[in-house]
Amino acid sequence: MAKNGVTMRPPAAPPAETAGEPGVPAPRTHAERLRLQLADDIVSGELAPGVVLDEMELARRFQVSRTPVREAIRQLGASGLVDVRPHRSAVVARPSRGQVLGMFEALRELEALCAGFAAERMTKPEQAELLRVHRSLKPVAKAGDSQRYHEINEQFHAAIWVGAHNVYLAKLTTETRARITPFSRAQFRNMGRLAKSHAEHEAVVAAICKGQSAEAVALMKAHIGYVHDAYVGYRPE
Amino acid sequence: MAKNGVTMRPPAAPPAETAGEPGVPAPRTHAERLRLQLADDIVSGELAPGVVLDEMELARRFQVSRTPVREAIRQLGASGLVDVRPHRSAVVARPSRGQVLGMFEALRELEALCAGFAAERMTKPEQAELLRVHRSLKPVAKAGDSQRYHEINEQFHAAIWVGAHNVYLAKLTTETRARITPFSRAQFRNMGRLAKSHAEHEAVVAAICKGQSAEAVALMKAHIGYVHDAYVGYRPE
DNA sequence: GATGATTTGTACGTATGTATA
DNA sequence: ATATACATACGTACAAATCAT
Repeated sequence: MAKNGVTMRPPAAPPAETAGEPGVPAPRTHAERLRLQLADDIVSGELAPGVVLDEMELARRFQVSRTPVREAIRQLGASGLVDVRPHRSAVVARPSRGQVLGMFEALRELEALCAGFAAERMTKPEQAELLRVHRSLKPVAKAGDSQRYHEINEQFHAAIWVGAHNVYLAKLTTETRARITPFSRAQFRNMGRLAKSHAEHEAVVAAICKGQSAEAVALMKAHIGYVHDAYVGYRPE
Repeated sequence: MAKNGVTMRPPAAPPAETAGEPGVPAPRTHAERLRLQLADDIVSGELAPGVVLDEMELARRFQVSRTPVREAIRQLGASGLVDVRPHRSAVVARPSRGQVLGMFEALRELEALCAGFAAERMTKPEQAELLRVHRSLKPVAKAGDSQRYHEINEQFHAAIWVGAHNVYLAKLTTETRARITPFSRAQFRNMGRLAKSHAEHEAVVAAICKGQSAEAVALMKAHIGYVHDAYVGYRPE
């Protein structure tokens, strides 16, 4: 065991954050840093569903005590990313097939809701931004760069959430999206789907910019519906 | 300093639970018990928005150390009931007026969604249960028992969430409802609104049992819309 | 604005409950 | 089924940041 008597903070440098981002205030405690890191690892798939989160192991890995590790895990539990049960090790959430399908369904409706509100409420500058992001997606789709498409696709949807002018609804949508991401990784494997996705975006953008709420809702539902249909490889419990 | 810090009743013996409820597994740790108690106090309004949650004070009140208190507070923070900021005392969430309105709007859409799915998916026994709860609400509405109406009203909506056959969507809805409750207390002050609410329920139930999804959605939106309109007394930030 | 008081954040030890042989 | 090993739950001590004066 470590006779290491260092009680000072670990060598882990205070996050040399790109300090120009007001949206991500940079973690001010170990617990928060851990929470963000673990959430990211789970969403990115680095920590797969079902993986056991051993407190001591994580404490060693991040060079902190178990206390902040526990706090991070509990918060992730409350937000649904990990499954935590009393006196048992926490594990990365591993919902049943039915639950995942339910989450997809909920996400489809939430995104559709956002699109509908966006059609009613987006300002001109917001529309311009949406259009800009959408257009920047086109060459990526053509090139078939699935990785990059995913990234900008996030921005595209984010622009719509913002345009819905409802922070709470946007939060529900983002959280749902985060929780689903581990189960929708393989959805953009081929260029055909990328192109199709982009075409669907095109229609959604048009409806939103023309203020056609009902159409935006329907088109977004159809769009997410396709993504949903693309979900396949997940072994049910 | 006051040694008599008892501003609320002490934690009450843990094992006195009515052990017949499978839905509420009875807390097996101090942290969980605290979380449930605090959540209840916040939703019930006993802990008003803006109230400071002092860790040591809570630890004394519940006769535990700060550790489980912190865990409970962090979990409540993740679920949005309290506002937690690094190195500052946590406070009961006190969203701006705009945020509250956004939550109402989101709740309206979520409940409507549930009603729509319920119309498509409810089994006969579930419909029977919904009808039973609805009917049990009638005399309460007539009597003008606002308190009891609120309680059974929860059951009514819960029956619809269950009927939607989407656990995740149901969870989003219940959590949203919980977060809004502290700001919608005065909504059933007069008998007129109680009767009106019950009449709206009647229409929703009819649409659901006839499998009319679109109608159920519209009627539920209108119903929650009224509740939303009844929201008044909240000083914006 | 500086300094002391108060409160939160973290480390660590021990008790208790769970899982496994 | 009993015992052993091990991970979590909680209590306590101290460090660091915030606040109040």
